[in-house]
Amino acid sequence: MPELPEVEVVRRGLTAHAAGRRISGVQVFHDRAVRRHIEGPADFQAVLTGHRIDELRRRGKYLWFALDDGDAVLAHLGMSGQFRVGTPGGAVHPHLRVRFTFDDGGPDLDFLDQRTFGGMQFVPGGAELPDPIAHIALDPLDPDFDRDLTIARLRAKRTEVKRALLDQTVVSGVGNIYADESLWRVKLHYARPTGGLTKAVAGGLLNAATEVMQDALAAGGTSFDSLYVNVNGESGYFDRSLHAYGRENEPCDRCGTPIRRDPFMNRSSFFCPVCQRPPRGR
DNA sequence: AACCACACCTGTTCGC
DNA sequence: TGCGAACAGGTGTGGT
Repeated sequence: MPELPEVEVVRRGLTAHAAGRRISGVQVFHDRAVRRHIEGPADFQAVLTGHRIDELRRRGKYLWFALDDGDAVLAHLGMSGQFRVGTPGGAVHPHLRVRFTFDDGGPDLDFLDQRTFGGMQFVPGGAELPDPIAHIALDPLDPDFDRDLTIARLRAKRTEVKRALLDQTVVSGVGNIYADESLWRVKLHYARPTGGLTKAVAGGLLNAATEVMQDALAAGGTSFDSLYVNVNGESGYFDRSLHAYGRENEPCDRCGTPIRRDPFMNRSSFFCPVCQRPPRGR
């Protein structure tokens, strides 16, 4: 699933293959891909045509095209979104949702999305920071990331630690995979109350999240299934480095105890029942 | 105000 | 063999 490292891989790919190019046409193949653009698919196509893509930016799991006149195209990959660079007028894949063509006659840019949780919207004046994501916290790889502020936010929450870690208004970019990996690294159970965390433990958790995402980025991202790929359709290989996520019944790399999977927030939490002891009362 | 459950999707895997 | 259920899960919304 695309979390921060995977989105950053895509951002870099788009920087190499889309930045500096002028859009000559936009085709929307599935309206749901632009559902956040309230003016509708036809307007989305019309308003983008003729603009040059200056820069690709990212905050957490969101990325956006900064356009030449200060506007932006804000994109989220959702569960299964992919940007792919391909031959002009190439085959229409069944999951193709949006296709951009450019006035240089070079490769088209395709947005594919099997599960249609992802999408794009045009944001006037959004080049610096699109309004719809102003509420999203800075991510740990942002040069302006404020570690002390984030520690304070974590400890101020009255909830379970994994819920706080997944809350994009506390810290952005962390999803289910890297949340489980971070918690495993610092030996914290997902249900530990945030209010009981010391500054040192909360800071250690943030360090772990930062490190695991940096490591994943260096490996080109995680491809747990074939849904996540870079702009050339290639998978990263960080899944070989996972210690908890997806490893139910496999031995913990620290103590050998079989990794457990618990239902959590309509998804799963993978953890070592010995290294990551549950809080009292569970 | 803060927190939480749920809807939104579809392709694949699992159990009966 | 075939079919329905379960599963994957990020985000916005509406309810408590």
